[in-house]
Amino acid sequence: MDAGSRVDRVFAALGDPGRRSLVEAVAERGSATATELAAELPVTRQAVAKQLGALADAGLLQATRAGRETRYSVTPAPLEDAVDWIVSVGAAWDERLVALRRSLARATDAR
Amino acid sequence: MDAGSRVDRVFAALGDPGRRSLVEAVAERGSATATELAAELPVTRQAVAKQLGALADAGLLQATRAGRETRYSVTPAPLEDAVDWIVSVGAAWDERLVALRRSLARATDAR
DNA sequence: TTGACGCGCAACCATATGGTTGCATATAAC
DNA sequence: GTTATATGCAACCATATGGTTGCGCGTCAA
Repeated sequence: MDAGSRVDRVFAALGDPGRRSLVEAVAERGSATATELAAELPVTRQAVAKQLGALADAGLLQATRAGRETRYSVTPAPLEDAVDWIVSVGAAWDERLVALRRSLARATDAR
Repeated sequence: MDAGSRVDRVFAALGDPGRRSLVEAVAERGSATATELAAELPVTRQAVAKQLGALADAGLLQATRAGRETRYSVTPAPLEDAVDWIVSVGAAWDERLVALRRSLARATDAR
């Protein structure tokens, strides 16, 4: 999978507030199961499990089956892709800003 | 608007691949109109305009009416909120990692 | 003034999405 | 062996979302 589609999946996964708070919860606990998390949320276990699955698909969480429970833990690596995207957009914008300032300076000189 | 909901809107806006590529396009050009962008995309102007509006609502773009056209430019500030969130999640995860290593070390010492 | 250009708004549509219920399966405990 | 716990899977539902078409309104130019 190329970097582009990886970023797509990460941002899409993080796009839902519920999923983001799940990532937060798992990060704070170190690891957690769908049942644990659902116990403190106004949604069913299945809903949480579905979202955890989506986050795992995006590579943000890692699922580990331990006995009869599946524990999820954070895999922060994909987040770097997201940061990279943000940085690259910021850089492109900065370049345009610099170019704009330059052309304004030229216009001022020519005046 | 508090930081939390601001982050919500930013990530939600960035969640759609189409919107993200619009941000990229605007960042590269410095500024652009819905008509300009739609000309190079397989969608209608209205679709682009709607997405640009969503991005503007999220604070990622700024709309400026100039005569009969509306130019959009990038406002990178909200992106920092997104990075902050990512960093904070990473930090929380790191803390748990450190705590885990510490308890493992303790267990080793006790052995 | 008249026509072209660019926008914004509203209605409408197909599909995706998050959530729920119901049930079957596997593991741990008694 | 039997019961309780934890999951996974599938069907189903309401709503959100992205996109389209149609249309009316300012704005610029001939």
